[in-house]
Amino acid sequence: MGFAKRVTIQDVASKAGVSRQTVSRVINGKGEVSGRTRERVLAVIQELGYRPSEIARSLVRHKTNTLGLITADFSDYFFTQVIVGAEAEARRHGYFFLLCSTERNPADEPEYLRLLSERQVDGVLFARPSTEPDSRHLASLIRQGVPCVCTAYRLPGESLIVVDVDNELGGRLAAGCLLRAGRRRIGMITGPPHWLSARNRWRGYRAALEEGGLPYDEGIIAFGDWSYESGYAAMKALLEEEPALDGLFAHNDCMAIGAMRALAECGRRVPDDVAVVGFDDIPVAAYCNPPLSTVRQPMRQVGELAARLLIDAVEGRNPERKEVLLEPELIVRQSCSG
Amino acid sequence: MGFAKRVTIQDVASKAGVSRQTVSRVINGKGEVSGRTRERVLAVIQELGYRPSEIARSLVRHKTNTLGLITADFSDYFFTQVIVGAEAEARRHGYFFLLCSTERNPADEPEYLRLLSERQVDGVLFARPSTEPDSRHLASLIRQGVPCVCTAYRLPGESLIVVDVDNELGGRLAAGCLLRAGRRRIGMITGPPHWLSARNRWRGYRAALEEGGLPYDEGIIAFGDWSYESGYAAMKALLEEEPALDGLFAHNDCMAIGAMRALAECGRRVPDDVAVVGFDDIPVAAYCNPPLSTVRQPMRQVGELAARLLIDAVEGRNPERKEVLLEPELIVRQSCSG
DNA sequence: GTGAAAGCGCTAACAT
DNA sequence: ATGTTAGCGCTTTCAC
Repeated sequence: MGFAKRVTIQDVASKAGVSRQTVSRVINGKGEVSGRTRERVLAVIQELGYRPSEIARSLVRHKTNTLGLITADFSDYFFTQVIVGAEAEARRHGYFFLLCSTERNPADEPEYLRLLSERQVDGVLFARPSTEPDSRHLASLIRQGVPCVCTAYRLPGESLIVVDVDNELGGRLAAGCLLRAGRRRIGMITGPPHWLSARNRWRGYRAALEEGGLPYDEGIIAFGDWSYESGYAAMKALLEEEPALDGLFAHNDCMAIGAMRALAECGRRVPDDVAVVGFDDIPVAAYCNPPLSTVRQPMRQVGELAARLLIDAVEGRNPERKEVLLEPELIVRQSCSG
Repeated sequence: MGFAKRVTIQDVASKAGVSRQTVSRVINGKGEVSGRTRERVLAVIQELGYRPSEIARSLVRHKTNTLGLITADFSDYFFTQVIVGAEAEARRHGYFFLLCSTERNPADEPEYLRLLSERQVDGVLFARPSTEPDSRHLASLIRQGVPCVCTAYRLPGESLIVVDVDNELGGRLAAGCLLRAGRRRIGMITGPPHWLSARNRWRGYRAALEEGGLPYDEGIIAFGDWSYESGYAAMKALLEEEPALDGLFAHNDCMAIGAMRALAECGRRVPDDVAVVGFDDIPVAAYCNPPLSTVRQPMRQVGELAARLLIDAVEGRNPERKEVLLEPELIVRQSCSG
């Protein structure tokens, strides 16, 4: 970018009649510089429009102020918002993210990590699901001493910094809402069970049901893959299995909306016949027909906190906690007013 | 990242008993190297796990293989998909994107551009709306010789590479669908008129109406800001203004969905009383109640093409065209089956 | 075919 | 308070 006739620190030094170091000191505010020299140098910098080269700095400082951002699915509201929060936080601390989108192909990840290593990123933020069957490359990264932070993930045995939402509590909140609405046959559409978040929401649901005196029945649990389509299909299957269903907890809003579509097609009214609660509070949730009750996750906060913990680790400040769980919140709308 | 005990080209050279240059030649495939030396060097590289430092390379080559990505709103499906496409294409060519999210605050952009300049990015992709009142910094960037590509944008007078969708055609498609469904009072909810895309969709709508023999009536046009909320409010206003409305074109799916919510609340059936067509084909469109007819934009392709043109410019290949328009496609669903 | 010298733009360590 | 020396890790002349 403007490399051709780029102004260097030497140009500034010459024009100001000082050495490069003095200019460097002025720029970095380190070491003593007399008021007058500083003024003069600053004036020349201004005049020449000098901007220090981050590349040269990175080389000599062994620090790039750049972080890797591994993402998988930009259509997932949760991770998208995490990214927004993380980017904002990183920027406040003078860091940039290098974007790496594995886009549903986890096999790309090791190669990305290699490229990030060549670029000497200071740390890596994983804003993607935890489905990685082969996480050796991540473990190896951590052992190399590269700071890593994950969201919605756990790595058994490794000391990985994790920021996540309390999904078990979220499951409880959802099921509780349906119970308070007087529902007695509460089905569930789960996310894929190899997702930790799905397993934890499931646990919360089960606990709430049992505390509410309802039997836990795996016959009214169906599996989805987070998509609208899968929620639609799962709902159709559930209705066939158990026509008396009067409540539904879907592990995300997309599946809940797909399920409501299926309910509409089968002539079931929401919430009169079947009350529905989702998870995420995506923007469209408030504008569904009927508006969707759901469990809101503080996604931006997850991103901000993840970035801060990562930067802390990069800068050598040991985080007080290795694992942080943020609290979700129940949002009551028409689809289940319990 | 592993800076501490990083293996350098010198380490490889020493261990292989050659000079650094020879190693460099092997890595870059430039210059003649004897078969045996090459083998030996390669073996040592493998053994030591050597990876060249991109930082050092960038410094000496005056090229970072890094691009800036200016984004504004991650909740906007259009731009999100553009980013996904652009990232995939960049990666194929060995480039990374540095993420810059101005997040609805365009005032941050000049500062971002300054930081990107310090990091000597090879070019900048603007994946954000065109609402910038002060585009001097962009113009100055272009004059500095930094390759720039925009999506959904025009910069009057500047020779900026632009990739976009044919929005006028999109407006025609939407209005045409409503006309074929036999609608005679077709209202519109537009995006903000300072968006070029909104103005062009508007033109397409107007042209289609006039060709269809319908009067063009600004009394049945309302303004939104792309959000669900604004579509909802605009629809309520339109119904008050013109209860006989029997068709609606909303400039994006979010506003269309907001409008359908308003219609439901006012006891209007979709499509029987009012047929609705949106724009974008966001994933939820197929799962609305009723499923939403809409105009699909090839967003990923926009991103891929934008990245390719940017990289072409960075590498000195002059693009054949400065402006590319991709074609949108009508998707017919229940909300308007014309 | 290979090596030596020079330098990218900057900062750190030691001078003065 | 300021300058000098020595690199960071790599590629690019230009020798041989």
